[in-house]
Amino acid sequence: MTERKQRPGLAAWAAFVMAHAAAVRRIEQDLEAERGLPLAWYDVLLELNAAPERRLRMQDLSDRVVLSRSRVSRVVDAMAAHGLVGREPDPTDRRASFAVLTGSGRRALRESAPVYLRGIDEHFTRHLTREEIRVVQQAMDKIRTAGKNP
Amino acid sequence: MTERKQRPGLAAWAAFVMAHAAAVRRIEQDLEAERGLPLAWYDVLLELNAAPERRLRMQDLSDRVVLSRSRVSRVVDAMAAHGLVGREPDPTDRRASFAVLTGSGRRALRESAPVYLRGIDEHFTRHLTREEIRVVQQAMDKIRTAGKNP
DNA sequence: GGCAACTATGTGCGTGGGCACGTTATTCCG
DNA sequence: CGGAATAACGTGCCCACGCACATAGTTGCC
Repeated sequence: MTERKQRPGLAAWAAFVMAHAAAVRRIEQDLEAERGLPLAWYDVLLELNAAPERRLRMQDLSDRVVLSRSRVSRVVDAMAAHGLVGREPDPTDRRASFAVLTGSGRRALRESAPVYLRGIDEHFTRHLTREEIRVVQQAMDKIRTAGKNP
Repeated sequence: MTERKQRPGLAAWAAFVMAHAAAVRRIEQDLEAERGLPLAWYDVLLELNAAPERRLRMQDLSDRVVLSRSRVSRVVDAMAAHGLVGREPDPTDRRASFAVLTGSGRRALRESAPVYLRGIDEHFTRHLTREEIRVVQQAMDKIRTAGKNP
């Protein structure tokens, strides 16, 4: 049905995939080189810090971070082993489990944030005009939320 | 240094990452469900088909596909085991090794292409206007080619 | 109250992916 | 020409990731 029209879309898709691979790797390498923090860990710290009481149930955490629920469980374990987060049971639902940010975790977040923000700027934002940023964000939001709650 | 200005850039970055994760997974699942073809395999078929004489050296192949060289080596092995590609030595350089598209590989490509194109359309292009597509591609190209040959 | 359906989580396992290294071959000087 | 630097591979190894399943707990309904 659609064949002529999606040619430009295809080129855009290819560029999209390659740009993502390049930017993510560059940012992650900066972060890991300068702070020894995996990108996934940083994301968890960030979301927990933004959450009320700096705590989040596993399910909610995996909704906010780009990770599967099972992966989140293991990441939180590893971070807990390093003292960046703690695990607490939910008193109102004994199935559930909170991940809570520790003082050490907040510190790690504060120390890593500059590196992370600089990475995003250097490898992403810097190369775009304001208008491009606006359009890209708008487009990405539409793609992301497509085919969600039916 | 930059702190106010990159706030919108940060939101755009987050949307970018999430949109990529969502779209890639959706497309890959469609492809694998209907054709049993991993996305990486499809990419290799595509690049080989577009190459002169439908052959490419490992190095060149990994430059075109979003995979490390070592990964490409294994992917080509697996595809060769399934008869989709062949391995041939380069007569002019005995270190090098060509991956060549077989008839079976071309057939697999032809059969998978519709599913793949439909996936890109459904999960990516369809949600964007022409103008958005144009801007996104332009932006992605700039990001991708940033910090390449110094 | 008690059983069925549902939900939140953790874990075994297979897959995909890249880095670092070793091997073989080519090129570049001297 | 001969050895040193360089290049193109393939492979061992380890990690990230998600799926499917098992488990424990909750809710709904009669």
